Amino acid sequence: MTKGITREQIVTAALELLDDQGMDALTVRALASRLDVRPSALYWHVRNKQELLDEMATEVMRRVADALAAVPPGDGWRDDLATYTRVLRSEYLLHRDGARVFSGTRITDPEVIRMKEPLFERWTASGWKPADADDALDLVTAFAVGFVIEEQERRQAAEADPSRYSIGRRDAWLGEGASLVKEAGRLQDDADQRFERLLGMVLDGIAARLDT
Amino acid sequence: MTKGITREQIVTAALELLDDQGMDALTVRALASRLDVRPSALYWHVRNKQELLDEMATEVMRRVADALAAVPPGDGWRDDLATYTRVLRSEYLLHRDGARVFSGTRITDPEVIRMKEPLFERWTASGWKPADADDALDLVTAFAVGFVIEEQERRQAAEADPSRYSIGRRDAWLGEGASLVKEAGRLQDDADQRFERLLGMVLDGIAARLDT
DNA sequence: CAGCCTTCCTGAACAGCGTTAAGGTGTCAA
DNA sequence: TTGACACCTTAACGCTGTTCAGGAAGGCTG
Repeated sequence: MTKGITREQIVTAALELLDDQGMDALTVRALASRLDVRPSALYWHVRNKQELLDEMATEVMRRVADALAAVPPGDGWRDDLATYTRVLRSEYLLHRDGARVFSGTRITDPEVIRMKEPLFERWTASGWKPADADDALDLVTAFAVGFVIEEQERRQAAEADPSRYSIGRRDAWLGEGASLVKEAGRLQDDADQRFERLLGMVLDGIAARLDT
Repeated sequence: MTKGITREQIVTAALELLDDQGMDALTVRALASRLDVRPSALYWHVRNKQELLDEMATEVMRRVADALAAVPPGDGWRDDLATYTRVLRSEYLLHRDGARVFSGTRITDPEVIRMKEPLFERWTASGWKPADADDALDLVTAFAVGFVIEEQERRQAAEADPSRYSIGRRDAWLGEGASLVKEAGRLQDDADQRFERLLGMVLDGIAARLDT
């Protein structure tokens, strides 16, 4: 028989709760009631809420690592990096406020960090130095985090108040004399396209510095 | 005579409080007591705490705009973009948890958005389309946000537990068989250098796509 | 000058939060 | 049978953001 709640169950339930209700609703009490347990019971398994958040972030990164391992090695570093960045973004997008909640939290499981090793191996084999590999990964990670934070914020704001995002309203709000800014805003395509385009630029930049 | 508290005073005090004590200490009550006022008084000036955070973020971006305006126009888009990104980072770094708190919040003052206009003018004059300018600004912003979130998190973690960041500890924690990852970690230089290097790559990437 | 209206703040309260301490129950080993 | 341990409950702590009724002060209108 199952004897009680496990750490993994807590983390899984917490991720579900986050998806269903968002970050503000992710409370210790709500989580406990979802697990049919009193709030203080969770503190036997987890030191505090921050540790729970770290564990959640680690789980998400574990899924990134798994998804990455499931994809066959790409055709050179550029494919590898593009895949990693896409996977990272989509895994963040899977959870409400994902980028905000998970970015800048501590990874608790070294296995997740070790996922970089095969990538590093392939890239150094093709002439990169470890420091180059680290730079490249750092760069696309920073890009993905920044991009998705903005993306999710915009989506949430648009849900809360759709009218606010009409062209007319925006133009009026901006006032006089920002014609180029207005024009650019009007030309904005959807997030997927923008992400791919910007990612392409980032990869170009890495190529310019590190490729032979 | 001073008639009472103003919205600007609240925002300024809130930023000071954030710097002194960090994000968790930025409570309505602490802020009120710093202004010699009862907590509920703040709600006459501000709808709720989120609006206060938006206002704080707007103020920070206003300072970015001001700092940018104080710098003479650079020698082409590359200078302009580099300056913007550096200013954005340093303004975030001025406040504890700055990137986390201010990224993805709503700008409440159109003037701050309009600061883009002179940049857009210069760049379109040199051949860029408005959509290109928007892409470039989006990209470096995402990069800066992602970079500083990681940077501030790392600093905070190092303050809380310095021993954790020794090479030996990290190697032991990583376990066996991640030699390249360990090597890369050992080679990490300081944040300023890494920022400049990665920023250079981003700008290279933009150049590769958009320059003639 | 009297009275009102608006502006700005107080006092008190509410529900909900993360967290802790003490104690109980069930299971397994000796 | 006794004891130890794992796991949970009950109860409470101090704190949070927020609301609401009301009170004091100043300017505007009659």
